[in-house]
Amino acid sequence: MVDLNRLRSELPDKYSVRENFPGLVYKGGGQRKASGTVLLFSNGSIIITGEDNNEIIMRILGDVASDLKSLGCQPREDVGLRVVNSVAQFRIRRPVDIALFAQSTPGSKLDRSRFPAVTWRDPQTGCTIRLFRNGAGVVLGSGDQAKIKQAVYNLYGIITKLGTSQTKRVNTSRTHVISAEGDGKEKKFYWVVNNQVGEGVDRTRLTELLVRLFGPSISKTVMRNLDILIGEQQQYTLKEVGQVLVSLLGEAPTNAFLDRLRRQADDYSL
DNA sequence: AGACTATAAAAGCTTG
DNA sequence: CAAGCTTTTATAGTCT
Repeated sequence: MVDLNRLRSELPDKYSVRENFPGLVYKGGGQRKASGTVLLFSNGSIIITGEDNNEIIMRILGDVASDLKSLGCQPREDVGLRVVNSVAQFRIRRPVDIALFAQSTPGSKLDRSRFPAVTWRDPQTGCTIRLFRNGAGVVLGSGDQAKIKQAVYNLYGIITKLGTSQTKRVNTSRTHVISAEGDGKEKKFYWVVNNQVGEGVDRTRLTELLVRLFGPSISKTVMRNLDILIGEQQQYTLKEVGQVLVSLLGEAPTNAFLDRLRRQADDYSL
């Protein structure tokens, strides 16, 4: 049992309440970007979201335990973590006719006026996939990586049978898995990109160029991936930008591709 | 640049 | 008795 009222009244800056919600909300990481947010309940259950690293999760839980101890409580030490959900990202190598997918695939629905992705529940794994026309997608509803990958392969099987689609292959090697845990925790798997020194591209101008080339949404995604894969910087090398674009577009990082990128960057006086 | 659209999941309390 | 509330996260659209 946890005395939530005491925690809230004694440490109001750290533990907050929400209207119509019985849990206490604790922001674990302060200014850190990937800080876990903890939901504490009266029976001692804890939900952690927004953090994928088990060590950080245990540290955050330790912080909460310290606060409880400072109030004279004795929190249990044998904390068990269980993954209850996750958000996994994948990309296939071709645009997908999501309207055709929706009309020919049972268990799918699409309402482009509300959201630009087709939603499909994989009956085998129980995972829900949201697939976008550019081949990007997310897998929801499971923390089990094997099931997540299987769901993507099942989806791929449907897409390849869809008319004349020539989708090449699923890049599950590039799948991020971000899982939320009841009792809390999350996992994230990133593929590694070499960080090389070179001529820098200014962050602001790069953003503007990406908006011009791909539109605001894609630009946002590319910048976010740059921040995650390379690290948030004011300047990126063309090679780094190329690597991230390549990972998103599923194309090989040819010199021609990088030259094209460089020319367009020059045209935009980067 | 940010909010909102939609999705899954857990917790436990409130509302219809 | 089920549904909504709250939190997070990826994805990509529209709109302010």
